[in-house]
Amino acid sequence: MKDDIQALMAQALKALGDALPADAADSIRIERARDPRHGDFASNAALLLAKPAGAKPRDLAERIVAALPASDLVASVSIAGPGFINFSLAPAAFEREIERILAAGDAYGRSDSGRGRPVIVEFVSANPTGPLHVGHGRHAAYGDSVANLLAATGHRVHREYYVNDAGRQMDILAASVWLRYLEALGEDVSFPSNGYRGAYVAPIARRLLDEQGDRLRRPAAEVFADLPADAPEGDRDEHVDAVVRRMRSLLGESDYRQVHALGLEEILADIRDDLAEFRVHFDQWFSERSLTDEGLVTHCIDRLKSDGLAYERDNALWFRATEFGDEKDRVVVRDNGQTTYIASDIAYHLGKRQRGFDQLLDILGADHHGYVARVRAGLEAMGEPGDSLEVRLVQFAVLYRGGEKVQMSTRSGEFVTLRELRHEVGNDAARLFYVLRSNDQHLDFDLELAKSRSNENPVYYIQYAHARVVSVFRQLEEKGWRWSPEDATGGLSVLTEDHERRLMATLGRYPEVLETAAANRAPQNIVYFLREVAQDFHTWYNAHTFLVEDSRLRNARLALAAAARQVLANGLALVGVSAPESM
RNA sequence: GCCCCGGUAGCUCAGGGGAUAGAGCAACCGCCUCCUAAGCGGUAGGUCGCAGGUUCGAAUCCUGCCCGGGGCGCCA
Repeated sequence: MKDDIQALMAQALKALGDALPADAADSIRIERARDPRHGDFASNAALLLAKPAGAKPRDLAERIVAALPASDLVASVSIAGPGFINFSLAPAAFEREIERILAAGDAYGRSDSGRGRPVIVEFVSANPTGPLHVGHGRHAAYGDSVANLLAATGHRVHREYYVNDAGRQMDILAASVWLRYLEALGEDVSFPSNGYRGAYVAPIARRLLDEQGDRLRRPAAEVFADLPADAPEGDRDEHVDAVVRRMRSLLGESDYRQVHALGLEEILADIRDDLAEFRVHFDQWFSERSLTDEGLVTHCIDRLKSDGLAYERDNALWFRATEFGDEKDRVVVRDNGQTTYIASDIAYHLGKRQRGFDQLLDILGADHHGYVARVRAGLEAMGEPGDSLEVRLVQFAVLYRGGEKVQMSTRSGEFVTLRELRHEVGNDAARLFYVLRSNDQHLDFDLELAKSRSNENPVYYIQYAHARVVSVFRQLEEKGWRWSPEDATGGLSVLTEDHERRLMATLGRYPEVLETAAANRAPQNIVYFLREVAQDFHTWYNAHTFLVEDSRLRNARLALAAAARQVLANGLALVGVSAPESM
């Protein structure tokens, strides 16, 4: 609908020709009027162009209005306030939009404004050292919804999970699995306080036992002999790292790798299942280690050296990140010869560009904000545009149960997992609550609210509207009546009730809402919009009966109800929430 | 100290240059012989943290300050 008005304005501005700057039409925005008394759409064109055109806003507005081509979609045009041009649409414009919704079905609202631009969305990417917790759930829900929004607006979207399978944390997981395995064999193990103590490690150890028998068994006395103390203050890291080194020397690299791989495989399988149940699917699970294996990390480091963008200091190799706007230089090769995560991340993001992605969208935790300048500097050092990287930070989520904060702590194993949360409140409520707040707002996730079945819970409120429409159509069949979209074509003018006009107007906003939600990476816009649709529908439903004897009126009302259902279903799909047939 | 995010109704939060700032909850008053009451109608509630600035126009943009959360490793 907005496009129609935009086109009219463009024609009018073009007709005025020389009186206006050449690019006048580009800068003009047609917007929804907030107050119904100002009509349906408003343009601030005259306000913005008055100065360059050397005219008074209201005078210019009159000239623009005079130049507007006639259209049967517009009932009236008026000039108001300082020089707004207000458009009131004819009923036919809204009726035609309802017909468009029914004709387009699942595709209604989609656009090609992204012009097929290839964009890679990386999200979750949690270390595969344990089950996902509630914080990861927010990343999953947000990232997937943003990816859906981009896909719906014509971008070619690739969803990717970066698997940190190369770092120290994975070594600690391998050691944790092995120690639990030794325990199961009856060894007297003193488990490191910085190891992974969660209950999820035990089944992995059991599988190791099933597959390997006692082949990997070593006496506990040998394992723990002469290790640095596992002291409560300070040296825990040293202790656990020593355990890892001991494990590697006792088992040998090949067997060590096997335990490592088993841990990775099991945890990743769990994460994959968890996310799949949460309706989040990735196109690719990208291995950090593959970057090293394929030499991309070395390649990047060599390039930094040969381009004079790296120097040695304190036996480490430093990347001159400050030359690209970072606040300090960064170590890429440690004094022990190992590369740092930053080296991997430069290689990883360069690789994304080399795979053909125009835009690299990273969804990261708010604690990663310092990381943005680093990676951007790395991209620029590799000759890639820094602004091809877009980072959206997601603030923390805090769980509440009836007003009481739920404590979470990763290492102790007492955290609330995403799976537990999903099972408690359901996938629909979880997905919707996660995206209800702007990503840069801290999220208070109230378990009791998410489970409550009432008006205070937007999940059920929206889903109920959908289920009600479906129910009406069930009743229709029971009464022996029929309806098909064609029955309504051209007959919607009988919908004259205020409630009906209001719902029609709201539904027609969906394409615009989707467009801005995608542009702002703001899935909450969709949820708030759906709430409005549901409200307009419930209000209408309450005030009027749809299944009336008069078939013309009945068919028209059913058409509007069907259109409402379609928009609700399309919007819910974007945020990964189901649209139930009954409740 | 520097950096990121937030401060909008009693509470939780949308809005993020446009006209008289919104929703839900909580409070109060009503509505099921009628397509699902997981619903609907009504009442009440505001110095958009503070102070400057830009603009025809600022909750929205800029600067400073105050308050809250987070981050500043040869961890990832």
